[in-house]
Amino acid sequence: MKGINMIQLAKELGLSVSTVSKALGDSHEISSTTKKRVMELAKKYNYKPNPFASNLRKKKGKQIAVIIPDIVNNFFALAVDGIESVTMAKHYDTFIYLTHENLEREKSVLEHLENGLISGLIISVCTGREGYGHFQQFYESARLPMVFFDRVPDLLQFPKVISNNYESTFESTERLIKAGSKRPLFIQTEEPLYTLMERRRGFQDALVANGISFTDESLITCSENMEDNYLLLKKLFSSRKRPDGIFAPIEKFAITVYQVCRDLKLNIPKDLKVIGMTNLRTAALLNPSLSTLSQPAFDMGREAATLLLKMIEKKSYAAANDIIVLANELTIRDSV
Amino acid sequence: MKGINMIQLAKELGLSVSTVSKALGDSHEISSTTKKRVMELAKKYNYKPNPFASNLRKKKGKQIAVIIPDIVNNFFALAVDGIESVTMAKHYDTFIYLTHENLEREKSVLEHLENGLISGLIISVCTGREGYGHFQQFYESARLPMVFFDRVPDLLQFPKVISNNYESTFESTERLIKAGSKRPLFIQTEEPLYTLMERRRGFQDALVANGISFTDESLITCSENMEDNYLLLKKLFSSRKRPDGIFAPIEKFAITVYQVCRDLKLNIPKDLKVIGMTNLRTAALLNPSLSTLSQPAFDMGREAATLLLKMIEKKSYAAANDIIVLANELTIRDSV
DNA sequence: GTGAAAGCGCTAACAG
DNA sequence: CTGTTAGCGCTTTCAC
Repeated sequence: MKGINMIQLAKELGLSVSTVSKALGDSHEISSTTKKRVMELAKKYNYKPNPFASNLRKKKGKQIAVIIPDIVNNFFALAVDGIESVTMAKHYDTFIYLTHENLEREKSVLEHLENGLISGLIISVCTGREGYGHFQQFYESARLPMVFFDRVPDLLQFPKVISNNYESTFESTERLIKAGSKRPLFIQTEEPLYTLMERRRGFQDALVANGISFTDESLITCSENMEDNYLLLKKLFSSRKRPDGIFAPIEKFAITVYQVCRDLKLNIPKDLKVIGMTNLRTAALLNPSLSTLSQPAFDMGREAATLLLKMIEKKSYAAANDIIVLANELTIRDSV
Repeated sequence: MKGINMIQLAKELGLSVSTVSKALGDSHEISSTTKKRVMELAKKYNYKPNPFASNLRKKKGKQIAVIIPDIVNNFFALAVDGIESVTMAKHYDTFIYLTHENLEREKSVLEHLENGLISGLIISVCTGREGYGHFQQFYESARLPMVFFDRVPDLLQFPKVISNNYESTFESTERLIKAGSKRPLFIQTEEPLYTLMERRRGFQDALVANGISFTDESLITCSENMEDNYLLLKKLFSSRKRPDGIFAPIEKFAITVYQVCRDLKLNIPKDLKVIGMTNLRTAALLNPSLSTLSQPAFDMGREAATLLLKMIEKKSYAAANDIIVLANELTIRDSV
């Protein structure tokens, strides 16, 4: 019941297994008539080569892993969509692992994958102060092609797919200022990743370029705990010296800003102008509609997967220093 | 470089491979001192059993597949999160396949998976008039445990995880009516799945139970093409006989309703009361805040995965008729 | 153009 | 409690 195998196929065809194997692999050393016979019987029996056997023998397979912090986030969901669109087309199977911003989990996934299950990885790292030694270490022992996207380890020499964080944040911040913000605020995280550092740098440079001094009050540090963040922002927004503009470089922070403003009855954009870095589909429907800097998430996933498969198939580790940079898109709506 | 194998381990320990294998498998027929020796050397070399070899030999592995229509949708993203939380804990690997509501793609994924790569599947079906023959057929030939969730094929005898669509839609519709809606509208799809039929039934019964007649005008049929839907709803909302209440049983329809109202300057809830079936995180921040009937997406994923792994491990196909029903949650906000 | 044979790394009888 | 042995189903030299 559970599928026929090559031996039975060969037997029925009066051929050897090796001939059948080669025919199925469309080898040039097999006559086209034999190939046709083999293919036809294979189709008749709906024969599918056992991937475990062939992977074992070839010591590699068509499976890759995607390791991301979160899937309940439009950016990552879109990126996975982009990845899957190319793996599907190239007949690769895609494993998914979620780290939930937990470094231990990230490490244990990596450790698990040293068993040889996969032929390559696509990764967006989770936040954490410990650096990226585990990736380097994984690579040393597994020697597998790896592509990072968006949240990339800046110090390691791996191919990366990112977006123009510095430039687009600079531009966004200028819009905030041009719209009248005198004291723009940037929300940062405790252990900023490279990606976030770039955004912050864009923000800072935009202030300076527009004659606004960048001080401690230009930044606020939020955590993974959204309730803490809510209270922190509420306190800040209630104070005399509250900001009059905000660049939220992470989707959930933008949402929190809106919640705080709603509860404090602060008027956006009169009291506070807001630009959020997000791929929310409902941005235009928020009250007021949210101005967004969105990332080309689907395309980033697509590029990362394309690059990875190229590395897997061509063994072109030469690509190891590739950095693909795509452009973010600024959409100004009523919140500015 | 690329990992040590069992033979080398055995050699270094002065044991046979089978002893090592059993020791690693924590078999009771191995002395605890031997086990300890084996485990230690394995750890020292960071030895990981080759999954292809062991899957080949055992004719099964710890990989499962998740087949869903879409990942850029909070419901499915949350469900995947729930699934992953249990597969991760039980050391299973999770493949993901997206069908994008494309029946051909659904069939081809299924066909691909007949190769034996996985030990079980979790599925939410895509819309389409062709029925579910391919699932039955797949099962006949692959004999793999399968669990369906949310969008389930009502006619097939497989375990399912769903939510109380009928009851919760009934309740939601009553709220619409109690809030003053005289002509509530339900948005349906061209080829309604069982899940949607149940919601529609709840809607219909709520009208009747509240003395409102259920007519052709109580329903509108939307498609996969969101632009068409936008125009269709715009036309309807502009007409004399426009509805004064809406139950949108699908997230994207609720969003379209909001877009149309915004563009038509219709006041929600004065002109139109809206309840949307969605897991949007931003529902409370929309203008006005959207009343939602949300599904316990994470829990549904978790239950589905728990059930599947139970079936895989206990071979308890007896569970085949299990239907787990979880409760949806109605949250009334300003849109009603 | 086709076949024989070795073996990928592991597990599971079966013997001892 | 430990070892011997026979494969799982496939790919890949190497002969013919």
